[in-house]
Amino acid sequence: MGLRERKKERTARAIEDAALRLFAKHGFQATTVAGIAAAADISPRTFFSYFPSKESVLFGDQEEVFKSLSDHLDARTGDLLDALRAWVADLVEHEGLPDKRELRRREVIDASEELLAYERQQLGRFETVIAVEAAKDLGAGPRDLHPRLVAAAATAALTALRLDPAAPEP
Amino acid sequence: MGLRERKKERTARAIEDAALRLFAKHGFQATTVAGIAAAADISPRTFFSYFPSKESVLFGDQEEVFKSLSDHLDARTGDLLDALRAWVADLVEHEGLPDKRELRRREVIDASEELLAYERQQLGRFETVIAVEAAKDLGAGPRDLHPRLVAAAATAALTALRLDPAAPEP
DNA sequence: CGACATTAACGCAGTGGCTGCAATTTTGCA
DNA sequence: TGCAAAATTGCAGCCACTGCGTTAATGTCG
Repeated sequence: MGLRERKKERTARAIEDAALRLFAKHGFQATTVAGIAAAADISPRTFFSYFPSKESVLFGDQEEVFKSLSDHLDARTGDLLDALRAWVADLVEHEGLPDKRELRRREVIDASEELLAYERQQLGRFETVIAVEAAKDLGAGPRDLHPRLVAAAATAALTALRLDPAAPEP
Repeated sequence: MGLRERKKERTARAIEDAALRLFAKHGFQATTVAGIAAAADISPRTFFSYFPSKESVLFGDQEEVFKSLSDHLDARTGDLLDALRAWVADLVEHEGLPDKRELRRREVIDASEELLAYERQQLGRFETVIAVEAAKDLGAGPRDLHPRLVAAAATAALTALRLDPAAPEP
């Protein structure tokens, strides 16, 4: 990895840290991008070349996770639930214990009704993808009740997993 | 109802119609509040004394429905699912067939990924309320898996009801 | 080492949603 | 008709976000 990329990485982290600190201190809404930029010692304009939105500082990673699920389900050959289990197993394995940044991230999100709503919205995307796949297996339309119930249940299970990293091993 | 209130009602409808028309024609994003105001023959500033946001033209009613469910569940004495059934029955009874405005509303929402996401977000609020109540009945925490599964299933059923007004009677 | 091409950082101007405030107009009623 | 309440409006301004053109930093290759 070149010097350039390392520096970009460092800057991204600096922005993230500054943002997290300000969000925790003043709340998400009350924190401005200009404020984050100042705290991270970059220009406001530069912020947006690292993150496409204020929210993405908190939720940017989710995009990759979503793509990962989406691709995994697209490529599956067998049963939906087996594919989901495999995906989750993979996810859990490649993911270490939550670090400080991750914990602060959760605190910030939990402290804001708006951010919780945003997170639910992201979850909705997972649910939709799963519903589409469930519909295939069930020979139903993606908006029919049955696949949607399956998707809702699967998503609820996923969030239970994700929201409580301190949960005991099953 | 006084003349004043009737006139306000008429203006609100005018804004709604103008907005719906523009959303359908140019898409939600591409439509500006200024454009809606012009089409409804009011000043841009006035728009915001009728609707708190561009989205609320489409989703304003949901707020009341949410409050209705919330109050109903707060006041219940018996089983959660019975309460939900009663609430749905009430809702269906007091709600006539969807009118043209309602149909256009759905078309507009279905045409926009952003609006579908917004709608899912609103649904998330319903799910949370139901999860809290389910937790009470089950003697669990509101973020435990069991109540959340119940809530997810219940919400999925609700949306299946709501999203397909042309569905055959059960 | 030094010129060059790439790319990151920046400033600036502008758009659009949204708000507070104060002035003005409209409206209902006495 | 005159008055008080309420609706409408314009204006200035905040903030997220974007496009564009410029400057500065950086890696590469001769």
